[in-house]
Amino acid sequence: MRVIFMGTPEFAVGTLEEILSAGHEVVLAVSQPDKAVGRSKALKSTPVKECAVRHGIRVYQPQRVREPECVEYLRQFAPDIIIVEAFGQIIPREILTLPRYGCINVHASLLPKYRGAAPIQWAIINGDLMTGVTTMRMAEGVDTGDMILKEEVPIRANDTAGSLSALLSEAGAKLCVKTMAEIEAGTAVYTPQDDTQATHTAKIRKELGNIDWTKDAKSIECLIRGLNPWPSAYTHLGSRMFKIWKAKVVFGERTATPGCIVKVEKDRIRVQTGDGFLEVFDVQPEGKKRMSVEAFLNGYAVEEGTYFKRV
RNA sequence: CGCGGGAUGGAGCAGUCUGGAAGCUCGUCGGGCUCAUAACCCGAAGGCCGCAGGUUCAAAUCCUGCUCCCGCAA
Repeated sequence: MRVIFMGTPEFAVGTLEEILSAGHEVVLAVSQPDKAVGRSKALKSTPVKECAVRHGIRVYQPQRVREPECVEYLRQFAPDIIIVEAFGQIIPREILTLPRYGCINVHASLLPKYRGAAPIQWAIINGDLMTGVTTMRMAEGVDTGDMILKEEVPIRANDTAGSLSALLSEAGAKLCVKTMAEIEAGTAVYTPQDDTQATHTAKIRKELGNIDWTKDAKSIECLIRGLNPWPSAYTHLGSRMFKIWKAKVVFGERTATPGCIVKVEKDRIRVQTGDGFLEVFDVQPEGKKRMSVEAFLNGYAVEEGTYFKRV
């Protein structure tokens, strides 16, 4: 099929690659504009753009795809289908109806659960045991289209948003190609979503990572995994920000105020939470690199009885 | 020139203000103790102190330029 691929982050790259491997003709890759990022403020290409360039695919980076001239531009390519995955902009109806087979979206959740942004992070933060990917024919509402295929992916106990994202990306890539094959063969079945079961997820904001030590240990541990690698869960030690990258839940009676560092061992720091304890293993002091607690304790003195503070 | 922290044996840090023998906590290796140990004791190896200039009798430390890492902000 003649395909226009619309996507932006690393998550979508695997799908683009898989579509190409399946022999489809990708006539255009649409991605978000390059943006200044980091301290150097250097312009950075999006992962999808880089992938497209590697494969010699033409790249288009409109500020807003809903502008009429953007729609007309896309029309010139006469695509049979448009694949959208983590693109980052709302697709207007004119584009949804442009290709013969419409716009197909790969979404990283088991719809109708977790419509919206950051479904992967939220699945972990909420402590879910199962998530997955869903392909759907896009409708005007956000992630409301009729579903075509779905694949479950279990969330492992130590999965982070990063590791789970890699799994879902891979599953999504395969599912996308399979969906395209069914559409082309005319065997695709379109299943409407049960809107009464729908849930929405909010965009991840950095403040979400500010650990509330009065919450239970499990919730905090899920938050830490769900915000890894970005934007990370954090607290404050003394006057400095202190990121926590890896921790484990330890059950036990409450013996101190939440946030209290109740025990410092060679390679771990035990913290009181609202319910149970959290043993911290990987951290990152402000201005420093991520390191193990063992390394951290080699250079910093941490007294038992002091507190992690929510600022 | 957005703000700030940092670069010192394999790891994490101190020392820099107030120039003048390379230090701490670990790790590694060897030995000892022990039923045993990730515990304890003794000993050893390992560093052109980010790079390049400059000042000085003398620079990890002061001056100039550069590279790289990280937090915030965007």
